[in-house]
Amino acid sequence: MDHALLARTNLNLLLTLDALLEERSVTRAAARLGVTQSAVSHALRQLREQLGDRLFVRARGAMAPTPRALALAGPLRQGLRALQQALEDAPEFDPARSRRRFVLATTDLVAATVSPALVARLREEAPGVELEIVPAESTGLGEALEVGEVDAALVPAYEGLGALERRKLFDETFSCLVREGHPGVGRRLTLKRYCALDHALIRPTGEGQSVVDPLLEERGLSRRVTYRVRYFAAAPFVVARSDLILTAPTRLCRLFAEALPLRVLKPPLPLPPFAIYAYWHPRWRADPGHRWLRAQLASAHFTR
DNA sequence: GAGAGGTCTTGTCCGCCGTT
DNA sequence: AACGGCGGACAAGACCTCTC
Repeated sequence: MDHALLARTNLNLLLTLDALLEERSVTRAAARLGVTQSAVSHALRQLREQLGDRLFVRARGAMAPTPRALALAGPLRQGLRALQQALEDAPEFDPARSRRRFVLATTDLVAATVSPALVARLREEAPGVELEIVPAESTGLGEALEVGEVDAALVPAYEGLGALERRKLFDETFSCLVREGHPGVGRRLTLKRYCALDHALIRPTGEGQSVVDPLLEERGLSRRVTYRVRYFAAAPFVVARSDLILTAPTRLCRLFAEALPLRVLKPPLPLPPFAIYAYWHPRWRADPGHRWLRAQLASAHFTR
């Protein structure tokens, strides 16, 4: 479509033309538009130049529209009404009809914690909405949120995401996991025994230190990690078939203890709890669809 | 990115002119 | 004479471009 004519016609000229068609008088059109008669006269001159037509001619007490002006009346009125409607209507999000796709960046553990409740809610209220979970890479997460590749990141408190908005989703604590019938672990796990065992360690980001080691160090103790993995899901299987001990988020321990021959134990030293937050870019603050998603995240009953 | 300076757009004022 | 449209002069502000 060639927009050359549209490009040099501004909306105010079209509004003036519409008012003239309605009033058939420069003075009354001016009053309707809230400008002086002269301003409408200037606008009419511009319209005449651009359209190459007189548009209105003086005829006994009124400005009579030419055939060209009359031909424009209908489409102009229709177009302006559609535009008005589009500008007035606030963008809406109808979960029942939406086919929007939301992308959440998170770990497999948080995905496992959050997804069941979230998916159930979507099936019920928003059957057309799609949910995609992608890995929360520590580098580039802020950028992915900024450019809109990711709608929200579900991660622990993280300094690198300072400019983003966030909301706490749930608190999490640590537990220990060993296999049923582990020969070295009795009813209660002592700190001495804990340090004597070989450990499995989950490092989702592949970097940094575990929370456990500095706390052991404070006490003049240490432990030996013989299995390191970036994925939450792999470690419990290893623990179920070995004498390794795993210190991990309690939800993970409980989840796998339901399906595998595993025991969940209280850690022999106090480990600081942490929280999982939903982070998003401020640009989504007022977006109805995003607000709806955030409301679902905030009100869902997550796996405990 | 901020500021300066030139240009363009828009609207008012006001006098002129044609019609009734 | 009154009314209403036309258009030139002007002002204000928006916009654009250039320079630092």
